[in-house]
Amino acid sequence: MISRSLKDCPYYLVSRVYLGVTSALKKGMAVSGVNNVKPAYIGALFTLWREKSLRPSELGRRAGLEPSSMTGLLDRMERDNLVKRTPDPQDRRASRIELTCDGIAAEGPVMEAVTHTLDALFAGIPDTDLETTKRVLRTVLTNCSKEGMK
Amino acid sequence: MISRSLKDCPYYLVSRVYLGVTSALKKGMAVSGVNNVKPAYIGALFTLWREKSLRPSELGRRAGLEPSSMTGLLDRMERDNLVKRTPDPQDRRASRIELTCDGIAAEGPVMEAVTHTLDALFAGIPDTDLETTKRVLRTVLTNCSKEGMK
DNA sequence: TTCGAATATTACGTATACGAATTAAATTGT
DNA sequence: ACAATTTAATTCGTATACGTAATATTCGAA
Repeated sequence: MISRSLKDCPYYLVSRVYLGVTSALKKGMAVSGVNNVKPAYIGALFTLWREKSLRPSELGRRAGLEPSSMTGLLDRMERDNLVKRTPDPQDRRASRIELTCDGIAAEGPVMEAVTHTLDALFAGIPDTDLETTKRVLRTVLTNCSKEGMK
Repeated sequence: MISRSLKDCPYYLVSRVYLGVTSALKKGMAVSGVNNVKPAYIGALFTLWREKSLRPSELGRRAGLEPSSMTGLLDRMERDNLVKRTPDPQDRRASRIELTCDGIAAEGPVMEAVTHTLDALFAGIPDTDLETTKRVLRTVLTNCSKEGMK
Protein backbone atom coordinates (compact mmCIF):
# COMPACT_ATOMS: atom_id res chain seq x y z
CA MET A 1 0.00 0.00 0.00
CA ILE A 2 2.70 2.46 0.96
CA SER A 3 5.18 0.34 -1.01
CA ARG A 4 7.17 1.66 -3.99
CA SER A 5 7.21 5.42 -4.19
CA LEU A 6 5.24 7.86 -2.09
CA LYS A 7 3.30 8.89 -5.20
CA ASP A 8 1.93 5.42 -5.20
CA CYS A 9 0.52 5.72 -1.72
CA PRO A 10 -3.11 6.84 -1.66
CA TYR A 11 -2.61 8.50 1.71
CA TYR A 12 0.19 10.64 0.31
CA LEU A 13 -1.96 11.58 -2.68
CA VAL A 14 -4.98 12.44 -0.57
CA SER A 15 -2.86 14.59 1.77
CA ARG A 16 -1.29 16.51 -1.06
CA VAL A 17 -4.56 16.98 -2.90
CA TYR A 18 -6.19 18.28 0.24
CA LEU A 19 -3.42 20.83 0.78
CA GLY A 20 -3.16 21.73 -2.89
CA VAL A 21 -6.88 22.29 -3.37
CA THR A 22 -7.09 24.28 -0.15
CA SER A 23 -4.27 26.50 -1.32
CA ALA A 24 -5.85 26.92 -4.76
CA LEU A 25 -9.18 27.88 -3.19
CA LYS A 26 -7.46 30.50 -1.09
CA LYS A 27 -5.77 31.90 -4.13
CA GLY A 28 -8.92 31.72 -6.26
CA MET A 29 -10.87 33.55 -3.59
CA ALA A 30 -8.27 36.30 -3.43
CA VAL A 31 -8.25 36.65 -7.20
CA SER A 32 -12.04 37.07 -7.16
CA GLY A 33 -11.66 39.81 -4.60
CA VAL A 34 -13.09 37.76 -1.74
CA ASN A 35 -10.83 38.61 1.15
CA ASN A 36 -12.70 37.66 4.26
CA VAL A 37 -13.52 34.04 3.42
CA LYS A 38 -10.98 31.33 4.21
CA PRO A 39 -11.24 27.82 2.75
CA ALA A 40 -12.38 26.31 6.02
CA TYR A 41 -15.38 28.64 6.12
CA ILE A 42 -16.86 27.26 2.92
CA GLY A 43 -18.56 24.24 4.44
CA ALA A 44 -20.23 26.26 7.18
CA LEU A 45 -21.26 29.05 4.81
CA PHE A 46 -22.63 26.54 2.34
CA THR A 47 -24.89 25.14 5.04
CA LEU A 48 -25.94 28.53 6.41
CA TRP A 49 -26.93 29.85 3.00
CA ARG A 50 -29.79 27.36 3.01
CA GLU A 51 -30.57 26.89 6.67
CA LYS A 52 -30.17 30.04 8.65
CA SER A 53 -29.72 29.81 12.35
CA LEU A 54 -28.13 26.55 13.39
CA ARG A 55 -26.29 25.60 16.54
CA PRO A 56 -22.52 25.29 16.43
CA SER A 57 -22.65 21.56 17.08
CA GLU A 58 -25.26 21.04 14.36
CA LEU A 59 -23.22 23.08 11.92
CA GLY A 60 -20.23 20.94 12.78
CA ARG A 61 -22.17 17.76 12.24
CA ARG A 62 -23.03 18.77 8.68
CA ALA A 63 -19.44 19.60 7.88
CA GLY A 64 -17.91 16.65 9.72
CA LEU A 65 -16.20 18.76 12.37
CA GLU A 66 -15.93 18.21 16.11
CA PRO A 67 -17.64 20.75 18.37
CA SER A 68 -14.27 21.82 19.72
CA SER A 69 -13.14 22.60 16.18
CA MET A 70 -16.19 24.78 15.64
CA THR A 71 -15.30 27.18 18.42
CA GLY A 72 -12.19 28.49 16.73
CA LEU A 73 -13.72 28.37 13.27
CA LEU A 74 -16.70 30.44 14.41
CA ASP A 75 -14.41 32.81 16.27
CA ARG A 76 -12.59 33.51 13.01
CA MET A 77 -15.78 33.77 11.00
CA GLU A 78 -17.19 36.18 13.54
CA ARG A 79 -14.00 38.22 13.51
CA ASP A 80 -14.27 38.36 9.71
CA ASN A 81 -17.84 39.65 9.94
CA LEU A 82 -19.52 36.66 8.32
CA VAL A 83 -21.57 35.24 11.17
CA LYS A 84 -22.87 36.29 14.55
CA ARG A 85 -23.50 34.23 17.66
CA THR A 86 -26.87 34.81 19.30
CA PRO A 87 -27.89 33.31 22.63
CA ASP A 88 -30.56 30.66 22.22
CA PRO A 89 -33.62 31.71 24.21
CA GLN A 90 -34.82 28.10 24.54
CA ASP A 91 -31.57 26.71 25.91
CA ARG A 92 -29.16 28.91 27.74
CA ARG A 93 -26.27 26.50 27.15
CA ALA A 94 -26.60 26.84 23.40
CA SER A 95 -26.19 29.58 20.88
CA ARG A 96 -27.44 30.13 17.38
CA ILE A 97 -25.25 31.01 14.46
CA GLU A 98 -26.60 33.44 11.92
CA LEU A 99 -25.15 35.08 8.85
CA THR A 100 -24.41 38.78 8.91
CA CYS A 101 -25.16 40.98 5.90
CA ASP A 102 -21.61 40.36 4.71
CA GLY A 103 -22.12 36.63 5.14
CA ILE A 104 -25.27 36.71 3.04
CA ALA A 105 -23.68 38.91 0.41
CA ALA A 106 -20.72 36.56 0.10
CA GLU A 107 -22.76 33.78 -1.47
CA GLY A 108 -22.46 34.87 -5.10
CA PRO A 109 -18.76 35.72 -5.19
CA VAL A 110 -17.74 32.74 -3.09
CA MET A 111 -19.73 30.20 -5.10
CA GLU A 112 -18.35 31.74 -8.26
CA ALA A 113 -14.76 31.51 -7.04
CA VAL A 114 -15.15 28.00 -5.64
CA THR A 115 -16.85 26.67 -8.75
CA HIS A 116 -14.28 28.25 -11.01
CA THR A 117 -11.36 26.90 -8.98
CA LEU A 118 -12.71 23.38 -8.62
CA ASP A 119 -13.63 23.24 -12.31
CA ALA A 120 -10.06 24.14 -13.19
CA LEU A 121 -8.58 21.60 -10.79
CA PHE A 122 -10.80 18.74 -11.92
CA ALA A 123 -10.56 19.60 -15.59
CA GLY A 124 -9.86 16.77 -17.97
CA ILE A 125 -11.15 14.06 -15.67
CA PRO A 126 -13.85 11.85 -17.17
CA ASP A 127 -17.10 11.85 -15.24
CA THR A 128 -16.99 8.12 -14.69
CA ASP A 129 -13.53 8.38 -13.16
CA LEU A 130 -14.66 11.16 -10.87
CA GLU A 131 -17.64 9.08 -9.81
CA THR A 132 -15.40 6.11 -9.13
CA THR A 133 -13.09 8.32 -7.08
CA LYS A 134 -15.93 9.68 -4.99
CA ARG A 135 -17.24 6.20 -4.39
CA VAL A 136 -13.81 5.01 -3.27
CA LEU A 137 -13.38 7.97 -0.94
CA ARG A 138 -16.82 7.38 0.57
CA THR A 139 -15.91 3.76 1.21
CA VAL A 140 -12.70 4.76 2.96
CA LEU A 141 -14.63 7.27 5.03
CA THR A 142 -17.03 4.54 6.06
CA ASN A 143 -14.14 2.26 6.99
CA CYS A 144 -12.67 5.08 9.07
CA SER A 145 -15.80 5.15 11.21
CA LYS A 146 -15.80 1.42 11.93
CA GLU A 147 -15.09 0.23 15.43
CA GLY A 148 -11.46 0.15 16.40
CA MET A 149 -10.59 2.71 13.77
CA LYS A 150 -11.65 5.99 15.18
CA MET B 1 -19.00 20.44 -8.36
CA ILE B 2 -19.89 21.57 -4.90
CA SER B 3 -23.57 21.29 -5.83
CA ARG B 4 -26.07 19.08 -4.05
CA SER B 5 -24.80 17.76 -0.75
CA LEU B 6 -21.36 18.17 0.72
CA LYS B 7 -20.84 14.42 0.38
CA ASP B 8 -20.99 14.98 -3.33
CA CYS B 9 -18.14 17.45 -3.32
CA PRO B 10 -14.76 15.84 -4.00
CA TYR B 11 -13.02 18.49 -1.90
CA TYR B 12 -15.16 17.61 1.10
CA LEU B 13 -14.45 13.92 0.59
CA VAL B 14 -10.72 14.43 0.22
CA SER B 15 -10.56 16.60 3.34
CA ARG B 16 -12.47 14.11 5.44
CA VAL B 17 -10.50 11.14 4.15
CA TYR B 18 -7.24 12.91 4.90
CA LEU B 19 -8.31 13.64 8.48
CA GLY B 20 -9.89 10.23 8.96
CA VAL B 21 -6.89 8.29 7.71
CA THR B 22 -4.53 10.44 9.74
CA SER B 23 -6.54 9.77 12.85
CA ALA B 24 -6.69 6.03 12.10
CA LEU B 25 -2.92 5.91 11.60
CA LYS B 26 -2.39 7.58 14.94
CA LYS B 27 -4.66 5.09 16.62
CA GLY B 28 -3.14 2.15 14.76
CA MET B 29 0.33 3.20 15.79
CA ALA B 30 -0.71 3.47 19.42
CA VAL B 31 -2.34 0.03 19.31
CA SER B 32 0.89 -1.44 17.94
CA GLY B 33 2.79 0.12 20.82
CA VAL B 34 4.51 2.74 18.70
CA ASN B 35 4.31 5.83 20.82
CA ASN B 36 6.91 8.19 19.47
CA VAL B 37 5.88 8.27 15.81
CA LYS B 38 3.20 10.71 14.69
CA PRO B 39 1.46 10.39 11.31
CA ALA B 40 3.34 13.32 9.82
CA TYR B 41 6.67 11.59 10.50
CA ILE B 42 5.89 8.66 8.24
CA GLY B 43 6.90 10.29 4.97
CA ALA B 44 10.22 11.48 6.30
CA LEU B 45 10.98 8.16 8.00
CA PHE B 46 10.04 6.25 4.89
CA THR B 47 12.61 8.23 2.94
CA LEU B 48 15.31 8.03 5.59
CA TRP B 49 15.02 4.26 5.91
CA ARG B 50 16.45 3.96 2.43
CA GLU B 51 18.60 7.04 2.05
CA LYS B 52 20.32 7.97 5.24
CA SER B 53 21.60 11.47 5.65
CA LEU B 54 19.58 13.96 3.64
CA ARG B 55 19.20 17.69 4.01
CA PRO B 56 15.97 19.07 5.45
CA SER B 57 15.05 20.73 2.16
CA GLU B 58 15.71 17.56 0.19
CA LEU B 59 13.67 15.53 2.66
CA GLY B 60 10.88 18.05 2.26
CA ARG B 61 11.03 17.82 -1.50
CA ARG B 62 10.46 14.06 -1.40
CA ALA B 63 7.48 14.43 0.88
CA GLY B 64 6.03 17.51 -0.80
CA LEU B 65 6.61 19.80 2.17
CA GLU B 66 7.94 23.36 2.25
CA PRO B 67 11.26 23.97 3.98
CA SER B 68 9.54 26.05 6.61
CA SER B 69 7.28 23.10 7.38
CA MET B 70 10.30 20.85 7.81
CA THR B 71 11.75 22.89 10.63
CA GLY B 72 8.93 22.15 13.04
CA LEU B 73 8.53 18.59 11.85
CA LEU B 74 12.21 17.85 12.42
CA ASP B 75 12.07 19.61 15.78
CA ARG B 76 9.35 17.21 16.86
CA MET B 77 11.09 14.18 15.40
CA GLU B 78 14.28 15.16 17.17
CA ARG B 79 12.41 15.69 20.42
CA ASP B 80 10.92 12.20 19.97
CA ASN B 81 14.40 10.72 19.51
CA LEU B 82 13.93 9.58 15.93
CA VAL B 83 16.40 11.76 14.05
CA LYS B 84 19.38 13.93 14.76
CA ARG B 85 20.61 17.07 13.01
CA THR B 86 24.30 17.09 12.13
CA PRO B 87 26.13 20.09 10.71
CA ASP B 88 27.13 19.55 7.09
CA PRO B 89 30.91 19.81 6.79
CA GLN B 90 30.66 20.75 3.09
CA ASP B 91 28.18 23.57 3.54
CA ARG B 92 27.90 25.44 6.77
CA ARG B 93 24.42 26.73 5.94
CA ALA B 94 23.06 23.22 5.69
CA SER B 95 22.56 20.34 8.04
CA ARG B 96 22.15 16.64 7.54
CA ILE B 97 19.34 14.60 9.00
CA GLU B 98 20.16 11.13 10.24
CA LEU B 99 18.17 8.46 11.99
CA THR B 100 18.94 7.66 15.62
CA CYS B 101 18.96 4.08 16.86
CA ASP B 102 15.32 4.51 17.80
CA GLY B 103 14.58 5.84 14.33
CA ILE B 104 16.19 2.80 12.72
CA ALA B 105 14.48 0.40 15.09
CA ALA B 106 11.10 1.94 14.34
CA GLU B 107 11.01 0.65 10.78
CA GLY B 108 9.50 -2.76 11.47
CA PRO B 109 6.76 -1.75 13.89
CA VAL B 110 5.82 1.39 11.98
CA MET B 111 5.61 -0.34 8.60
CA GLU B 112 3.59 -3.06 10.22
CA ALA B 113 1.15 -0.62 11.80
CA VAL B 114 0.84 1.52 8.69
CA THR B 115 0.30 -1.42 6.38
CA HIS B 116 -2.24 -2.94 8.68
CA THR B 117 -4.17 0.31 9.07
CA LEU B 118 -4.20 1.21 5.39
CA ASP B 119 -5.18 -2.33 4.42
CA ALA B 120 -8.16 -2.09 6.74
CA LEU B 121 -9.19 1.34 5.46
CA PHE B 122 -8.93 0.40 1.80
CA ALA B 123 -10.50 -3.01 2.26
CA GLY B 124 -13.15 -4.00 -0.22
CA ILE B 125 -12.04 -1.59 -2.91
CA PRO B 126 -11.34 -3.23 -6.29
CA ASP B 127 -7.80 -2.72 -7.56
CA THR B 128 -9.00 -1.06 -10.73
CA ASP B 129 -11.03 1.46 -8.75
CA LEU B 130 -8.04 2.23 -6.56
CA GLU B 131 -5.88 2.73 -9.62
CA THR B 132 -8.47 5.06 -11.12
CA THR B 133 -8.61 7.01 -7.89
CA LYS B 134 -4.86 7.40 -7.75
CA ARG B 135 -4.77 8.53 -11.35
CA VAL B 136 -7.47 11.12 -10.70
CA LEU B 137 -5.69 12.42 -7.62
CA ARG B 138 -2.42 12.70 -9.54
CA THR B 139 -4.19 14.67 -12.25
CA VAL B 140 -5.64 17.08 -9.68
CA LEU B 141 -2.19 17.43 -8.15
CA THR B 142 -0.77 18.32 -11.52
CA ASN B 143 -3.52 20.87 -12.08
CA CYS B 144 -2.74 22.38 -8.70
CA SER B 145 0.80 23.11 -9.84
CA LYS B 146 -0.21 24.85 -13.05
CA GLU B 147 0.39 28.57 -13.41
CA GLY B 148 -2.16 30.73 -11.69
CA MET B 149 -3.08 27.96 -9.31
CA LYS B 150 -0.35 27.85 -6.78
C1' DT C 1 -37.48 19.10 44.54
C1' DT C 2 -33.17 18.09 44.51
C1' DC C 3 -29.20 15.36 43.03
C1' DG C 4 -26.78 13.03 39.39
C1' DA C 5 -26.41 12.17 34.43
C1' DA C 6 -26.50 14.07 29.91
C1' DT C 7 -25.67 17.97 26.75
C1' DA C 8 -23.77 22.53 24.58
C1' DT C 9 -20.05 25.10 24.31
C1' DT C 10 -15.65 26.67 25.39
C1' DA C 11 -10.73 26.54 27.00
C1' DC C 12 -6.33 24.72 26.51
C1' DG C 13 -2.51 22.27 24.70
C1' DT C 14 -0.76 19.95 20.60
C1' DA C 15 -0.02 18.65 15.72
C1' DT C 16 0.24 20.00 11.23
C1' DA C 17 1.31 23.09 7.27
C1' DC C 18 1.95 27.56 4.93
C1' DG C 19 3.96 32.16 3.51
C1' DA C 20 6.82 36.18 4.43
C1' DA C 21 10.76 37.83 6.43
C1' DT C 22 15.36 36.89 8.43
C1' DT C 23 20.06 35.13 8.93
C1' DA C 24 24.02 33.04 7.43
C1' DA C 25 26.85 31.12 4.02
C1' DA C 26 28.07 30.00 -0.65
C1' DT C 27 28.32 31.42 -5.48
C1' DT C 28 28.63 34.33 -9.43
C1' DG C 29 29.72 38.12 -12.31
C1' DT C 30 32.78 41.65 -13.18
C1' DA D 1 38.73 40.32 -4.75
C1' DC D 2 34.24 41.94 -3.80
C1' DA D 3 29.59 43.31 -4.41
C1' DA D 4 25.28 41.21 -5.81
C1' DT D 5 22.70 37.20 -5.99
C1' DT D 6 21.24 32.79 -4.67
C1' DT D 7 20.55 29.18 -1.42
C1' DA D 8 19.69 26.66 3.32
C1' DA D 9 17.52 26.88 7.20
C1' DT D 10 14.95 29.16 10.72
C1' DT D 11 11.70 32.38 12.97
C1' DC D 12 7.22 34.24 13.37
C1' DG D 13 2.41 34.68 12.78
C1' DT D 14 -1.67 32.37 11.11
C1' DA D 15 -5.02 28.71 9.82
C1' DT D 16 -6.80 24.41 10.63
C1' DA D 17 -8.39 20.39 13.39
C1' DC D 18 -8.24 17.25 17.33
C1' DG D 19 -8.78 15.36 22.19
C1' DT D 20 -9.36 16.18 27.00
C1' DA D 21 -10.99 18.84 30.60
C1' DA D 22 -13.78 22.51 32.39
C1' DT D 23 -18.17 25.17 32.67
C1' DA D 24 -22.77 25.97 32.45
C1' DT D 25 -27.40 24.21 31.80
C1' DT D 26 -30.96 21.17 31.26
C1' DC D 27 -33.24 16.93 32.27
C1' DG D 28 -34.64 12.77 34.54
C1' DA D 29 -35.26 9.86 38.50
C1' DA D 30 -35.91 9.08 43.32
